[in-house]
Amino acid sequence: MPEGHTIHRLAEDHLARFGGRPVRVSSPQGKFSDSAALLDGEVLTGADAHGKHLFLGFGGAGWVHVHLGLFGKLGFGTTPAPPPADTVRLRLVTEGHYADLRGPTTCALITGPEKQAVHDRLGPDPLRTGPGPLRAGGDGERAWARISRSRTTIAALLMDQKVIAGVGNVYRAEVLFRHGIDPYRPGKELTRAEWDAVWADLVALMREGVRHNRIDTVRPEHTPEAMGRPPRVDDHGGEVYVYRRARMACLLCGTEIATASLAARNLFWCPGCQRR
DNA sequence: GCGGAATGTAGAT
DNA sequence: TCTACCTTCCGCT
Repeated sequence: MPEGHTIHRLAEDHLARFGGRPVRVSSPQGKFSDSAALLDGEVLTGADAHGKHLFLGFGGAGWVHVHLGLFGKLGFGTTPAPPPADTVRLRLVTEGHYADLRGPTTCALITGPEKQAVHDRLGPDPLRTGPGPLRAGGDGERAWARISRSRTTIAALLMDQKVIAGVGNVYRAEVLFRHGIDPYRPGKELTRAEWDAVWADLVALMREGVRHNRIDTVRPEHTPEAMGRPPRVDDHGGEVYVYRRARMACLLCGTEIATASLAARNLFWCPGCQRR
């Protein structure tokens, strides 16, 4: 269950395992069979990620556009690949490695222009900042132009992929906590300094996320160990302040973490630490 | 075995 | 604002 860091990591992992090699492509589940037949045996020439969208390039044959959605998973393994279960939408196999895709929202063969159209409708991605061919578009200024004019809550804006690409429910909750911002504050009521700090933090947190393949947001001085409290394990595998910690005591102030539903997603925040 | 929930999005109303 | 879609996993019977 992925936010942007997962997708960028998957792009790297695909390149490392399949890049520059001919790949056997199949769709055991069947829904991608026609395209898989077109790609079977082609060389994987590139992998790209923008927000939560993953693109696997097969030279002139086009790109496989993957979006995992809420349930999708990509799993890697070493050959021989096991007999494919009938939930596997896409299987890639090359010498030594295989990858299985299950449950994606999107798995489609698209052209270069179609790929560009996806980029065009996505906002800046904190993981595409800085120089380099894959980095264009990582511009917090573009996001600020939208946010600073919007009456929509900052919680909703951070989840809007047209405003900023790659942030999901965990990074949203955690970055707002780390900057003491109430999730219901309208975007236009953020200060420039607050937004600059939030953007810079997302860049740093999400890069860490790619490196460790999980979301950790708790500063070293706030870990239970550092604060002399019993260690704990969050069930999503990372160490966080508020995500899915409803009714537990805030690590910093002891206030009960609050939860509410906003645009059909669960929101978590600390009413003690986060201010309007 | 069943029901619910889960790091998401598009499309209908 | 709602519903549909895709899969896995966990807790409850």
